[in-house]
Order: sequence, then C-alpha cells, then structure tokens
Amino acid sequence: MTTVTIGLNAVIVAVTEEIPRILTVRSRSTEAGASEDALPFGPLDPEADRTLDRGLRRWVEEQTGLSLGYVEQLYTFGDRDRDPRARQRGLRVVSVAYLALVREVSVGLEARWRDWYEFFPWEDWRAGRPEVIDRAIAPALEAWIAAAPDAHTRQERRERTDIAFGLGGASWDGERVLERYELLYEASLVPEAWRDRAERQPGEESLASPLPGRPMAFDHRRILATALGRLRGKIKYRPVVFELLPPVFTLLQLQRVVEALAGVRLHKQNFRRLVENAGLVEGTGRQDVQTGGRPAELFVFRREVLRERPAPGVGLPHVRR
Amino acid sequence: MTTVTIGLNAVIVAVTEEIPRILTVRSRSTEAGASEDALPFGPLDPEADRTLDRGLRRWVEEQTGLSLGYVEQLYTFGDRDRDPRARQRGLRVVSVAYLALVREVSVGLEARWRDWYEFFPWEDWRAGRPEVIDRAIAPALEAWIAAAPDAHTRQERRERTDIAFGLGGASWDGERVLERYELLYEASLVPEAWRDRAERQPGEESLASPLPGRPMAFDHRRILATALGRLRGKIKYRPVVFELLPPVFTLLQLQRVVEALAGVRLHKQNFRRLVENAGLVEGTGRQDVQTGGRPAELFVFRREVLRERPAPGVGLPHVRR
DNA sequence: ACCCGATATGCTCAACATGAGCATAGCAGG
DNA sequence: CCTGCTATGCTCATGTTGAGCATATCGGGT
Repeated sequence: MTTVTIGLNAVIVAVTEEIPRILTVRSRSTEAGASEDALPFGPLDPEADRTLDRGLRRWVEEQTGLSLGYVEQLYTFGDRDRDPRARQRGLRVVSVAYLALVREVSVGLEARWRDWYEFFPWEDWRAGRPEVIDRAIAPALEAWIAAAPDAHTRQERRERTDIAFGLGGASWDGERVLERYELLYEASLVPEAWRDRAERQPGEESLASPLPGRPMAFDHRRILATALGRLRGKIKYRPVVFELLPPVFTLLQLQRVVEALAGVRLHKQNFRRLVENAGLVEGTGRQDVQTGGRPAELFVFRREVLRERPAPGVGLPHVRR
Repeated sequence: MTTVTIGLNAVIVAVTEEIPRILTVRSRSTEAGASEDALPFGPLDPEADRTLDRGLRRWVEEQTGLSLGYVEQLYTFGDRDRDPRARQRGLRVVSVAYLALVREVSVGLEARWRDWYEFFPWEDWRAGRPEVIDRAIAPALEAWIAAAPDAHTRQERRERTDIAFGLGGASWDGERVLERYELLYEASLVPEAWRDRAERQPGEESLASPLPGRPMAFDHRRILATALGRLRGKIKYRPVVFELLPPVFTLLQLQRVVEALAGVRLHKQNFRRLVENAGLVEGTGRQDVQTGGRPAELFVFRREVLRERPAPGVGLPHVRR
C-alpha cells in the first residue's frame, strides 16, 4: 500500500552585493549520513492548510522566521524515484515547488544563504563565457555523444547538447537552465546521477570526476534549475525584480540585480534608456549617498506601468561586448 | 484523518476550422445530479505510474483513445475546498493540471470537443472587442467596485478591474485570462461562485443573472483559464503552434491557428514577414490545393530555428485595426 | 477572351526601438 | 586643481514594426 504525501519546497531568492542567493538548509540525505545542501521543505497539512501556498508560508515562517512576500508556484515534481528512501517506506512524495523573492537577508538558525552560481557555475556569464564550459563540459558531453549506442541517438544527443549549451554555432539561451542541468544529469556528469543510481542498485561506484558545481540533496538542484530559468524568463515581462530591491534604489542597483539574475553584463546607458522610457521607474529627485562618483538619482518602481503596458519587464538591452 | 490523493487533469487542445477546441467530458458534479462540462481527469496510481505525465498519458489513452504528443505541466491546484464533496469524505485532492496539444480530432465516446470561447466569450477579439464586455461585464464590475466595504478595497478593486479588462484607459493583455476569470469569480459573476458557496453553506441562492459563458464542474474553468493564458504566452517564444498544425501547411493556415489562440486578428503581410525572416518555416515549393484564390505555397516547420534563435516563437505582429 | 472575386505575395515608407560609443557632469581624495 | 569614479545626455547607424499599395494567379461566370 502506497501512501501519498504532498511536500512543499521553497526556492527563496534574495540578491545582495550583486550575488543572487538562495536559502538552503542542511540535510542528511544519504545512508551514510553525509550532509548535503537542500532546499527548505515541509509537508502540507491536508487538514489545516487551506491552500498550498499558505502551507508553505506557514512552515517557512515557523522554521526560518522569514515572512514571505512575493510567492509563485514553480512546478510539481512527482517522479516515483525522486526520494528512494521514502519509496522503500511505501511513501510517494509529490512536491510542489515555489519561488519566493525577498529583500531582507535575516537568517534563521538552520538556514544559510548561498550564491546560486555555486550550484551552476556555467550559468554566470557576467565575467565572460565561463571557462568551465569549454574546459570541462563540452569535452565531457562530446564523449557522451560519441558513446551513444547508435547513430540516431548520437544525432539526438548532439542536437540537444548544441542547443542547451550554445555549442556548434547555436546561441546561448539564458533561460535553458533546466535543460542544461538535465542534460548533465543524463550524461552522468553531476554527482546526483551517480548517487541516485547507487541508491537504486547499490554497488555501483562513481567514476568520472564530476563537474564543478555543488550538488544538492534529492532532486533539489533540478528544482533550483527550474527556478533560475523561470525567474530569468519572468523578469523580461513582469516587474518582479523590484521584489528584490529596496523601495528606493539607483538605476545601477537595479541593473546589478538584473545582471545577477540574468547572468550577463548589460550596456549601462541602454539599460537606463530602456527602463526609463518603459515607464518602469520614476525619479524621486533625491540622490544617493555616495558610492564613489557623481551622486545617482534615487528611483522608485512606478506601479502605474501595470495599467499602461501589457507585459512590463526588463527586456534585457542585450549583452555588453 | 484526511487522506491525500493526486488527481491529474488534462486540458487537451486542438484547433480546427479556426476554432480552438478543448476536450471535455460530462460530469455529475452537483448534489442534484445536474450535469456539467468537466475536463478529463483521473487519479495518479502512486505505485504504477513512474512519473506524473506518464500517469496522465496512460488514462487519457485508456479513456479517450487519444495518444498525446506534446504535453506540458500547467499548474497544481490544491485548495482545500476545491471539491467540497471529497472533503466531506475526508479526502484532499490535489490536482496537477497538464496542457496537451494535438492535431487529430478523433473523438472518444464520453468525450466531446468544445470551442473554448464558449467558456470565455470575452476572450475572443477576432471580430473586434466583444460587446459582452461593455454591455455586461463592465457594469457588473462597476457595481462590485461600488459595493466595496471601504475606500481602500474600492481602490484596489478598481485597479484590478482596470488592469484585467483593460478598462479606464488600461490596455488589454491577452494573457491575463486567469486574472479575468478570478476577478469575475470573486465578484460572484460566474455561476461557479454561487455553486461553491451553496455547497459550503446550503440555503443561499443565486441572485444576479450570470454572465454569458458556460460554467464547468469543480474548478475546471479556472484550470482552463490557466491553460489559455499560458498557451497565449507560450506561442510568442516557443514554436508550439506547430503541434496543432499538420506537418505541411500554408502561411494562412498558420496565421489562423495563431489568431484562434491569441484571440485577435493579425496583419497578414506582416505576419508572413515575421515568420519568414524569423526562420520559423521553410517553403516546400509545392502548392496548396485550391482554396479560392491564388494557390498558396506549402511550408514546413524549420527545426533548425531552435539552434539559431534563443526564443523562437510567433511574436504577434500586432492587432489589425 | 475577359472580367470578378479571392487569396497570395512583393514592396515601400514612416515611426520606433536597439546596439554602440562619445561626451560631459559632479562627487571625493590626494 | 588634477585624477579617478560613476552618472547622465546624446548621436547615429541599423533593425524592427505597423500600415497599406500593388501585382500575381487561381476558378468561375458571361
């Protein structure tokens, strides 16, 4: 007899000092008791929690003290083998993942903030194309393609690889975060792939040296990849960035947050022009306290933009260089 | 003791004769046994179904004979009161809704295809602004705004109404389908609002004449609204329309399908220009069998576009007139 | 044979948006 | 009063988009 439980996962995002951070907890997920990073998660109380997101807010508050503002449902993960130990206990855990954006970085006890690019080093292009791609990822994927059992599979692996990582003349699409992670998982280039296999049929050992990038418990890195991709898409057509900023900010601050999320550098003047004539912000007349050069004007988010434009967002004024 | 069950809902979409259709089944959802339209749904078998979407495909095939191709997870609905009768039996049903796009219109026995604009008459702007908006919706919402208990609520209702329905100078955003439905629900302008309330506290009777637009069982119209909004957004940046078209088509056929989904008329020449230099399609040299005028060239979807552009889709060349 | 009604397709043009980069402004600190 | 720094203004070539005119090519009638 298999019992179903609803788990609720939260990807809680904040951006400070130009670093996008997510809230993680420690989890003893392997038999051996090794400790891994995990996303905060808790069960739905089917009697008490009127809605899923209320359940989420309830225990996030209980556990971390954080009171969530902007919350958005991300995706529901229900693969039978996503938690092998639960399965052995006759339990099927279906997890509904949420994305939450917060401003403050007040930390709980169990929790800690981590740079999300620690988990996905290949996603940060702000300092140029990450060298890990050409140094480690591309060759490893090349080997995986070559190891395909037949020509058709090889062809398919080639196409997926090229599209996901912008190889072979294809262009890099910042939103395909999940596609990239899943490809690496399938090619057994992330530790989770070995771990999951070992849990299903003990005895197999990890061979290849895994890629840089911190693993997570369960399928949490997959959830995180989903969140990152979704957020990168969303800032382009909904003014969600402002959930991550203080109510009053300079245009450079805004730009840095967008860059942190998108993982690319933007052309400053064009960025200004864009957000200004999109009507997304409104000058306050006040100026910023010094940051090194000429004082910057302080801006606020202009709520009226919601009435005016159908899809107001920060449509990235394209990569610099 | 409350038991949790996972339900799987399918919004199965096809477009024929310029009408977007969804597959519905009949459901006896009310106590009295009145029959309403419902979306096809079935339970997840927590032991047998390895993944959620496999479960979905399994029973859709069993029940309707349809073998689904393109399937995408939509949203997970978990409100405690979404199925009051289940709740009385100590059951909490969390439903994971999926969007499926199909070409053929082979019908099952229990199932039938329905024009989705029957459920949302205000969403079809192809013949101009639907008169139901100004004739019925706007006045009713106006009354609802006026009936707000305090100035703050009134202000908030006003803003939501204006943004959702493009009133008071705001612009219409085709993607806000769910926002509009939820607003109407909250303002008790759809039959479901009365039905749900009556099921919670019997005795109350429906007063106002409801708006045009066919109701559905449970919260299925909400699910449908989610699907429509999502699909309208998605065609703009992913080449999903082609899942609804035969492998070979004319540009006008393509345009009609996009128009059916988006609910607006497009400028023909600009639409052609757009899809052609976006590299989305490729001429075959062959021509269409007559449809009344000069023969049209037949096109096919150009898969290579996936490598070339980051977000290939049919970015609507804007409304005609 | 020629005209009409329908579509299909080509092309033009003005308005606007975008990618790049030069130039100037206004602060702090030696 | 330089120098280093960031903020802001502006220009300019190029692309993209909204509109609409013009022509092509079919079937069917007269």
